[in-house]
Amino acid sequence: MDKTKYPASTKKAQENMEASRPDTATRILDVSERLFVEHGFEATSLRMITQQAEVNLAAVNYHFGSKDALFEAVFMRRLAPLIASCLAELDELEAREEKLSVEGLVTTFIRPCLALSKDPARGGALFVRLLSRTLVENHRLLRETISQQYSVFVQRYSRAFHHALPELGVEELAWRMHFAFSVMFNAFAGNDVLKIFTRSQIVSARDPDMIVKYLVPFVVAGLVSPVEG
Amino acid sequence: MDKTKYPASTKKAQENMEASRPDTATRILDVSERLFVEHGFEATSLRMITQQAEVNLAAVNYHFGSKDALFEAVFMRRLAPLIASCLAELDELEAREEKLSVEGLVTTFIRPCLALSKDPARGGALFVRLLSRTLVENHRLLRETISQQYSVFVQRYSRAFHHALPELGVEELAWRMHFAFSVMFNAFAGNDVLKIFTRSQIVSARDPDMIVKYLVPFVVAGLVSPVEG
DNA sequence: GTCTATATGGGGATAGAC
DNA sequence: GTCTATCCCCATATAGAC
Repeated sequence: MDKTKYPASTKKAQENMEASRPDTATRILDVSERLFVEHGFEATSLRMITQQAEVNLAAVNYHFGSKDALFEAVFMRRLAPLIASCLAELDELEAREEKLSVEGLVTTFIRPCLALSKDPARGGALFVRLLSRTLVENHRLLRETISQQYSVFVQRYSRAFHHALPELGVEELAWRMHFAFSVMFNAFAGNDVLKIFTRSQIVSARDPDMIVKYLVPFVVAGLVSPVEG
Repeated sequence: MDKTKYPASTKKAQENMEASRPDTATRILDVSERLFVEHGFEATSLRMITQQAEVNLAAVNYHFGSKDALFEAVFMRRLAPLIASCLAELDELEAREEKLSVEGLVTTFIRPCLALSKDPARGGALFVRLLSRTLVENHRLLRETISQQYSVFVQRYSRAFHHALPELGVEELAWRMHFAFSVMFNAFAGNDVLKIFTRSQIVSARDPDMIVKYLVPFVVAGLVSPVEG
């Protein structure tokens, strides 16, 4: 199978988008995405995937070649559009405002994540959770495939934040960006840090708008806080 | 083996603490802790553990009963003392200050984590990373064992933060605590969110003091930021 | 307590009929 | 493209000698 084309963009998949049963490869991708989020990569077997997708066991290897390649396909199907959206928002913001606001910058990242989370056709909140999980699990696949491919993303945001917060040194800015992205990913991931450490029903409700209402001010406050000393 | 006593506190283990080769159960715990952090629970096999610990394959089941029970033992060996330290700091702070400061509260959590991170005899930064990872992976073992046992911890911090930030509503406070603990765990976990999103050599240096220098102000700023609207 | 040997099951991957 | 059947490996766990 052509590695640069994933089923979601093939003609057959498009034809079936409104049908009740998407084609085999898409069904595999959809189920895998959910199971990888729920159980992690290692704990998810091809047998679990193919049973729930109601396809034959051999279909995974036929369509994707291996379990590793399947993971990559699941990942790339969502990540490329997400990053493209962020950069598009960033372009728009830079064209609109001479002096970038931190809140504006944060929003260029959060809004596409939010839009994705609210769109069931693109997996809803599942992918953002998968992304967060994968970052923490430090997959070799992620290190090898993603980090090279999306250095553009990193560089764009680093420069933008430096522009918005010129008073911060390189080291301080790097740390703050690290903290900011950490908390944003965890928020969208809907992890259970909260259930254990706040034991709150409120927080475990995964309403994306609630996340943004409280998340953006928290992150912005941390980013813009005055330098000590 | 008595489930309430782990090797690190047995007489034999204490005798061997300064010797070059700790007893079998302790060796297994040490190696497991490292491997669970590196590869995750599912991807770590008993064969990897017993080979690196230079003990027999059957030793794990003899000493701990099962892989699940081993995980729990690895976890509880560190978590119980860590939580006890946090609560002790909290007691001390509450005795010392009438009006709790947010920075003081945050520090009661960070200081024990930092102390643990800097103490190789207690696994150094490994355990905090394991804790973070396990929270994200949402292990059943963690949900079942820990969350019941340590509701005290949750309640104490919730009340303390409510006391320090009385102007915040219940919902707003729950979210802020969630964000705060998320970013703190990720910081100590030394995840690679940073390597991908900031591509910085600075941040990947795992100097615990650097973490605190930048982490505390970030978290405090987010917690105390004025309520909108 | 420690070892060897093995039981038992599940994993990913593939060959070859249809 | 899809199916069945199977290969081969590795997993956890245990039985029983020492």
